[in-house]
Amino acid sequence: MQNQLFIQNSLTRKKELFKPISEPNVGMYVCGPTVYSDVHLGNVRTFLSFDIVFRYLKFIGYKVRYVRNITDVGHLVGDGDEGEDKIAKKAKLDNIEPMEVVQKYTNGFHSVMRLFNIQDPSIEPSATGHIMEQIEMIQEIIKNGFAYESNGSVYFDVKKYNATHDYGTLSGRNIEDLISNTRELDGQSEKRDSLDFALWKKADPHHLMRWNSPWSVGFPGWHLECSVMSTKYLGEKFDIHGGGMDLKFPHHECEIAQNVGSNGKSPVNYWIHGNMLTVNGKKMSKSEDNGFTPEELVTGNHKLLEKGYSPMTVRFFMLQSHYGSTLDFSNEALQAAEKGYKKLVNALKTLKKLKPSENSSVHVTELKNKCYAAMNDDFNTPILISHLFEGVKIINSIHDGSASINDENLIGLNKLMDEFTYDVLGFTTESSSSDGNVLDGLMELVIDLRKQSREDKNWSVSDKIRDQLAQLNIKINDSKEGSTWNHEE
RNA sequence: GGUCUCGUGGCCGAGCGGUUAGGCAGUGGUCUGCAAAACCAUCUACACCAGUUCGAAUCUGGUCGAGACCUCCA
Repeated sequence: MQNQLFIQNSLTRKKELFKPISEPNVGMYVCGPTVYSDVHLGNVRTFLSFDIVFRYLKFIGYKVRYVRNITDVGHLVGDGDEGEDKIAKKAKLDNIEPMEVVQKYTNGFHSVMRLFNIQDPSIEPSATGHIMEQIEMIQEIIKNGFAYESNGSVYFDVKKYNATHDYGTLSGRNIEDLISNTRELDGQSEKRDSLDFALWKKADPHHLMRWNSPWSVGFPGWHLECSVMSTKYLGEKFDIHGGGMDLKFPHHECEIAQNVGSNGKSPVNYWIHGNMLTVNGKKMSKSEDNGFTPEELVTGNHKLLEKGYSPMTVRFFMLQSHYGSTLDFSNEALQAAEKGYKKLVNALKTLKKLKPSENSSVHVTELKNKCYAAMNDDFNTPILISHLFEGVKIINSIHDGSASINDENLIGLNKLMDEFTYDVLGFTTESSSSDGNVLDGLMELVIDLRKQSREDKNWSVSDKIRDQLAQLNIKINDSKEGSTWNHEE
């Protein structure tokens, strides 16, 4: 299979043919969560987007090292530099150890990832585990003249950097605009210029998370960890860097500056940015109070939710849009996705029961090529899904007897549908219980009894069986060949 | 204010110069003891105004509207 994968590169704003630095290996870094609170659905969308990238790269034969960090220190809270560490602040509020906060929300993050069947990265490094490396990178940057110490803190000298390099290429900004638009928040700052950003911050006496450094007892700046950990695990130059759109500036811009400032190399060939999940057109975020946790989503226990939705329904809902577009949340859209997903899943079950015939009115190769083409075009999952629904139509038509399929095409169709549904899109069958055999036997008996009552035209009994099973989320489907059932979660 | 993005049918969302996107909902059939499911058929579109072109949802200019970033955020 010759795959020409094209990726929308934020750096060039063009769709480019993907060529890894060292075939067949691919290095990919994605900015992970800051573990100071529960992740909400908007966060999930980004990690899901890159789950698809990870899965598809592997699917077409690449060997991927996927690094996704855990930010457990360093994000400042409040205005400018006078804020405090987000995790330390949370620790004070909850009256627990900072690392306890980190552990709690890291665990929570992992269980959410599992809930949505988002695969683990190859390496999940944490910022606090790389303090030494961060100090070393700061020293390099200082040595190269792009950073200065001020009162125990170290700042990146953006103006000086910009004199020999372009600052702002990724986000399409120029330094003059940035200077003229700086807000009046910095006050009595230690920084030489408002654009400068911290590489190391001296800790005030109350600050809980602190480490020794050549400059002060303090903590690393909030953009540094990604530069350090991507370099450590993927090298000074690697293939893909991903993250949410909202990280493009300043976070990713600073990352590039730090890498260039320390080793002279722009680190990433392909920058990929996922777009935001919106609610009534506005970005989902904690401050807007329009976010909800996955638990609330599943139970429906939130003012924005009319009912609960299963994780796979949500996955389907998100993958029906392209990662680069905003996606607007609504109950209506979720409910439509729920039905659509069910239709797909049911067809996959039907597929397993299809019998081949001599002639084939369907040809799988063309459909298969279209599926690959969709994913090769910047991971276009909505197009892929539309093609899978073409497959659904084929499956149901064969089942209905209005189409036929031969052995070869049936094998091909099975492979195609399974691979793209489960491997590429990462859907998973939600209710696979260990006592499935008992249930199967039981249902066979029930359906047989119902069949007899139907033959006797004893409709009250047959309808009672059907209705009561429905209450247990077991749905009976009658057809010419007899009745089938499935259990819906 | 600066930079950028977007405005598609009842809803969600692809497409980005000429072909039915797709899902959900609606309508009419087929099937069924009834229903559900499924199948077949079918109705609603490209914010507005001008321009380029044989041809524009798709390109250009303008108008209006929405959003993101510029401060932590996926």
